[in-house]
Amino acid sequence: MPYRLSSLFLRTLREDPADAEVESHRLLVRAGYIRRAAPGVFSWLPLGLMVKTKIEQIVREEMAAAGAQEVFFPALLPKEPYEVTGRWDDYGDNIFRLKDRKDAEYLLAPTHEEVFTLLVKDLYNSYKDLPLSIYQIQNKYRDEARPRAGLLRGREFVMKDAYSFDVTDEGLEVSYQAQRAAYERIFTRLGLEYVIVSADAGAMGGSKSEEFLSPSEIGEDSFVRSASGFAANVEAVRFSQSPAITPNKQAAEDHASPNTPTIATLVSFSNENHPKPDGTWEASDTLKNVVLALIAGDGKRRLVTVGIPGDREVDQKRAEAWFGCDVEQANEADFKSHPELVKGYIGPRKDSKQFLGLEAESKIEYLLDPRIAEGSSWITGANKDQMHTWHLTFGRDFSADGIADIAEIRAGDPAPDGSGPLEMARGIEIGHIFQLGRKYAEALGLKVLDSNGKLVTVTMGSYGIGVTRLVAVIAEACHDDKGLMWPDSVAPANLHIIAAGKDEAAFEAAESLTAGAEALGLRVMLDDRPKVSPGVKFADAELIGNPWIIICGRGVAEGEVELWNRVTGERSQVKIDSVLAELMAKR
RNA sequence: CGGGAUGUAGCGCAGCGGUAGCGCGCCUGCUUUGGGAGCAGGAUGUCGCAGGUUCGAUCCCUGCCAUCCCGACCA
Repeated sequence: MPYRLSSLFLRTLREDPADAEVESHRLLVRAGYIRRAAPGVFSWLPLGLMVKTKIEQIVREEMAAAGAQEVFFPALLPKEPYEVTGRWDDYGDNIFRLKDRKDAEYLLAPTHEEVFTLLVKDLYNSYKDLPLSIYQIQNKYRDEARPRAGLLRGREFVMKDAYSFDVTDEGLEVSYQAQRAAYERIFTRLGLEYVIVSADAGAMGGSKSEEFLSPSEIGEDSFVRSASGFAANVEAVRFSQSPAITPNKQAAEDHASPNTPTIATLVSFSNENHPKPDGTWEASDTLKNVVLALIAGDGKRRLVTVGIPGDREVDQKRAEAWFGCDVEQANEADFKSHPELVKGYIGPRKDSKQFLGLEAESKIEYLLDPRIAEGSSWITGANKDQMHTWHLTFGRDFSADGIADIAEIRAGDPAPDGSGPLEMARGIEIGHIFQLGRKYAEALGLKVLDSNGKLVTVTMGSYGIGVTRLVAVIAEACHDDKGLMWPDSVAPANLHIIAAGKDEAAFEAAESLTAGAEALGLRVMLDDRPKVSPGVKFADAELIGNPWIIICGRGVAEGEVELWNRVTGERSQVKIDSVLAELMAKR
């Protein structure tokens, strides 16, 4: 049956909703696809539901092709499994928690690793049962501190989450690759541009993870890419150690450097008082030694010092990914408990002896940015108030405990794989795949007997796609100033037929074309509203955004209708008898 | 959790001490029908909530709540 606009549960808005900032939110509300029910929570009207359903269908087909079986868990879950893995606490305020009448605690699941693991444990106990991949398409609940951008970051959203179970690491790799390939097919079928970036596994744990990002200005994820194919999340980029260079012959020398607590003041002081033999000192000639506090799970702070080129800042997210824990700049209390650290004048060496480092005087770990090449010389702190060292050379005058690749990345930095300069870009996360390894299976005791009759812990992967987010991402990528422009694969209808004017013949032609198109297997939206002016119908057709439009209007008297491509804007007069054939040929 | 803004009809907004208005949408009638029609008539509100000031508060004051934006956070 066609959608009939004369009776469809739909009201398009002529004006933009005031609370919608991003295009997808604005248009989805205006065109009557969704309505806000609460912050980050949306109701789905018939058109929105159809788009969502079509996306889900594509996901289902590709999951089946990848060998994954569909299941369905509750969204409402008891807290116990999440306590076992620690996530009841780890998620903090981001979990919606509730109690039943007996005061038993529940949560609305933010993700389902625990219960999937437990279900497999319930049912399976032999290696012969594995590998297994199962998935569901389910509502997820996260009490986001700040939901935003309509469907892009909601508190209730639909996610396809798949989980793989294998006995061996090699098996996990195979399962992982099967999901990865399925994701590529899904996003391609949805008509989305995407990049796969290596990512930080973060709170999910596990060894390897990749994100699928849809490039977009309004994306919340920063990633870098090179022209020849390198792409990575900013947190996950790893630079290799710069090769050693031949040190210059200048000996290191300490000098008083009054009033130079910052890199800028130090650089101008150096140029005035200790000019560079072959040019001008720049911020990149200085070695900035930052003191960081690594915060363990129990809240204990451990200080480390990291030397980075003076023209760069520490990127906190990269630091947290590198160290695998929360990281803060050292605070006043930290400096108080380490009076040997002279704020603003910290350096690796003091009085011609190594100062920073686990084995050195300070006993504070000292790590270096990988850009700091052996043999390179630096202006850096001398660990005395108003005192710096010039020509301090790595490998000759000081050493380090290791590297810390936590400096900010800049556009133009060379890609770590040598594929050229990096450019910065933003993207929306549309999929994320993880090799979880044995973290959850270990915690929840998921073991099977192997071929030798020995109990072995199962290794897992988890694979997520934000289905409702995809609705917004596609809308974000496919629209113009008039409205939405859905790809045929997800549009509410393949064809939008307008009966324009008041002429009975136009309505009859529209009805008969509708029947004809449906016989060809097309889903049709028929604008059969009586007494609505053509202008309104045209505007609504453009706003709603089905890929093809046929206008039955004045031309019907001469046996002609207009075939209109919503995406290209191309419009042509076509004989009624041949319009469907032409449409089928073009789509 | 910090900073900012805003809460008045379904949507977009105005009003600012004297008990509420405009546009769109909605209902009725007539006219109109290829780019969000015209005319006439009509329905719709705890002016976010609670206190306070005042003869009188949508308007001023205090507190709270909510929403949106920026930031922090975000499998």
